[in-house]
Formats: sequence, C-alpha cells, structure tokens
Amino acid sequence: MAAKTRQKPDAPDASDRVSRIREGVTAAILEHRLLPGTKLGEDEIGEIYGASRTLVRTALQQLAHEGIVNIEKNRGAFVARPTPADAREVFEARRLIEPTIVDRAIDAVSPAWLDRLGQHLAEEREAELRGDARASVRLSGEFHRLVAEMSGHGIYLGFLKELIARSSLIILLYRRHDTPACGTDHHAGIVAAIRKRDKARAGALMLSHLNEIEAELFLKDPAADELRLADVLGA
Amino acid sequence: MAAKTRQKPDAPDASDRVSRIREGVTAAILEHRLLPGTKLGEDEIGEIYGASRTLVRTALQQLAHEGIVNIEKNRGAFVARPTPADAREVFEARRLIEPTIVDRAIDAVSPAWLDRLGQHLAEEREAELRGDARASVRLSGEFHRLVAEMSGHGIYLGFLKELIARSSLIILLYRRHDTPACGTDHHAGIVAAIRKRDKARAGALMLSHLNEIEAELFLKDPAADELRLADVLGA
DNA sequence: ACAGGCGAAACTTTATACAATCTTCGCCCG
DNA sequence: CGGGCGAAGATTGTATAAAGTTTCGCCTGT
Repeated sequence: MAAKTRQKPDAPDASDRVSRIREGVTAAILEHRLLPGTKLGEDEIGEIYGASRTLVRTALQQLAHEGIVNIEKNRGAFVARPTPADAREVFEARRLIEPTIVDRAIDAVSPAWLDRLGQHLAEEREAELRGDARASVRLSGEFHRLVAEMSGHGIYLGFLKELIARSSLIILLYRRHDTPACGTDHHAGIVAAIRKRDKARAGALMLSHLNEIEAELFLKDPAADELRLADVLGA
Repeated sequence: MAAKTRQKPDAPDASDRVSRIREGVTAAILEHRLLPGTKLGEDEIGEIYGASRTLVRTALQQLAHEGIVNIEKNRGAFVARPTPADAREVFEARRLIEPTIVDRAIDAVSPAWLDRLGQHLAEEREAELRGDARASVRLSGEFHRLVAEMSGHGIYLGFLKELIARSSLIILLYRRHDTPACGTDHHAGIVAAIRKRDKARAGALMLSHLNEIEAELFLKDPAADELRLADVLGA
C-alpha cells in the first residue's frame, strides 16, 4: 500500500533537495575541492543547485552541526578550519571508537559484506593507480564509513561520519609530506583480519592505522594555518 | 571595544532566540515534561516563545540532528521515541566513551572543578530529599555532562550531550520500577575517585554505574511502547 | 600623502505570503 | 449501521520580500 509516500525517516540517499545540496557540498569538501576558510555564500550555492536560499540555509546548518562548516553570525558560512587541538581530539576519538566498530563489524560479517569490502579495496587500488588524488581521498574515508555501516550500529556510524569529515580537513591542513596514499595496504590488512574473524588483530591494525595517519601530521602552533593554506592554494 | 557585538562562535548560553527555543524544548524533554511521541507544532512553539516559524523550524532541525526529535516529512516534529535497539546502542556507546572521559577529566582536575562537582552533588542530594523528580532527572544527566566538560574534550562533550539526551527518553520509556534515584551514591563514589585521582577506580565505577542503569531497563519488543507510554500518562 | 570617517552595496537574518500535503470530519452509499 | 469517498481545515514546505549588519570604497581634512 502506501509504501512510497512514507519513506524511512533518514533515507540514505534522500532525494529531497536539501539532502542533495548537503551531499554535494560535503563531497566537495571531502575531495578537497573546497578548501578550509572558503566562504560559502547562500546565493552562490543556491544558484548552483537551482534552489532557494531557504534550502541552502538548511543544508549549511546541518553541515555546521557536523563540524565541517562554521557559521559566523551575520557573516556567513565558511568551510571549517580545524585547529591542531581539534585534530588531536578527532584522532583520539577515532582511536577510541574505531577498534570497537571493527569488533562489532566482525560480529555482523557476511558474504555480501565481504564482497562489498573487496570491491571497495579494488576501487581504492584503481584510483591510486590512476593517480586520482581526489577519488583516493574520498575512498579512503569511505572505507572507514563502510566498516561502520557493517557494524550495524547507527550511533557509532553517525559519530564516525562526523569524525571522518573532520579528518579530511585536518589531513589537508596538516599533512607533512604529500605521501599520496598512506594506508591502502592498511585497509587491505584490516579486511583480511575481518575475513578471518580475528577481532584482536583487526582492532590492533585499525589502531596502528590511525596512529600512522596522525603521525604524519604536523600539529604545531595554530598560526601556521595561514602558511599551510597558502601552500595548498599555490599548488 | 566591540566585545559585545562579536561573541564567541558557539557560545554555551547563546542569547539568540533560536538557542533559547532549543534549550527550552530540550529542558522540557529532559525533565520529562514533554513525553515521547508528543507533537511539536511550529505555530504552537512559536507562540510560546514569541518567535516566527522560521526560528522554531531552525531549532527543531537542530534537535532532530541531536536525536531527541523526529521530523517526519509533511507531518511535523515529534519528541523521539527510541526503540529498545536504540537504547542498547546508546548505552553501549556510553560504556565505551564515559570511562575514557573520566580518565581525561582526572588529568584536568583542579580545585575549582572539585568545588563544582561537590556543589553539584549537594544539589542532587537536595533535589532528592525534596522529592523533586524533575530536577533529579535533569541533575542526574547534568552530572555526566559536567564530567565531560571537565575533560576539556569538545568532541567527547558533543557526543555525550547527544547520548545523555537520548538516555533521558530511554529511561522514561523503559524503566522497570520507579526507583526514583538509582545512582546518587554512584555519582558520589565517582567524585571521590576523581578526588583521589584514581583513574582505574573512577573508570570502573562509571562503567558499573552505566551497567546498573541499563540493568534497570526493560528492553523487550518495540510494540510495548504504547503500553508503557499509556502507563506513564495515566500516572 | 595619509588617517579617519561617512555612505553605499552586499550579505545575512527574520518575517510573511503562497503552495502543497496531510488530517479530519461529515456525508453518502451499500 | 458500518465503511468508504470527498471536501474543508489545518499544518508543513518553499519562496520571496523586508530589516539589520557588516564590509569595502571613497572622500574629506589635516
């Protein structure tokens, strides 16, 4: 019967327009097409997506709540610029949550999920061979989200989505050398451990993976943000 | 100079009107004055706070993102009614995060914070003696938030605020017997451990505290929601 | 030439009006 | 008398317009 009118409350690819805006802007930020500090004018975005400012505003407010956009009163919305302190908090939280998520994911493992993971690893490898940095960045984050979805834990998934989005900005701002793909092999190792249902090993690998990513960051004084940003923009 | 015009971006008690609406509704939900499933009409709330629907809508969207309000398309906003599965997820997440938060709080301990904690315990005791159930519920949640603020970890604090708000709804829906204050002594014990900077003990006490709260819940089939709600309303 | 202030333009914020959708109540038919 | 159809009422979704704030350029005075 009325199965089409009442769609589930938080449809993943919700076809309404505000979700399309939100996901478009999110993708642009996660792929490093929009740099930290960039002004996100309401008219500007509205014209791109053919939507009214009302809808754009809604989307921007959601992004602000997720921590990847800052809204300054009477000034507008800007792509967030996490401080080194923020960065340390984000990675501490990820080190706490993600090993647990892997653990739960192994509980929920199934052939279909293993296929999905294998397929994702293939995509990551392909993007890296292609030298497509944007796709690599996006897929790297999506791997972690995939594991969280696999765990079937909605709250962990929500938290992790936030942490991943912020991590993307942090990596852009503070990565030391431009090691293009730090941990493709790491992901493969984690999947292997999941296949073997080896919780201890999977959790340990996830932890060391996160540690290695953070170790490649240069988290010093906040004033260095400007320099770093100029560097990225010049390249 | 212009110190009043540009206040910090995420002021805790932001005096703008949308925050006042959000906090008012949140307080009403946390104090169990608004029951799960209650319709939150935009005009209705707008008239109470003397605000336009635009502002009310913004506040409701924020509450929806925090998980304590559900917005159904073309139907309106309702106080969320967590399922037993949601409840288990919330408490699993709290068991993971809160011991870590206590740990970090002990790192940041100071005489001022210890005063604040002691003062809070006194308030809790007083409310309980008074038999003020509403204040008890609110203060019980605020204790956990206080520890999170003490930890100085903004992300953990944000996550925990969400979890506490949801917990309040869960306890209302699924508590077995009306044990008025399950864990006032627990809170005191945790504070004592914090005073002694005994991380292991503080974390363990927090964990058992959460376990005991969850143990008092009756998490069976989702269909029982209706009965439970009717029970509460009748009382 | 330079500092300070005035003013206009652009943008965000808030309110209001319009359109679309759902709910409810009444009526009619079986 | 019960069930279903339909129209009126109410409520939400969206767009547009009015109001307030910030910012930038320009002009004047020293």
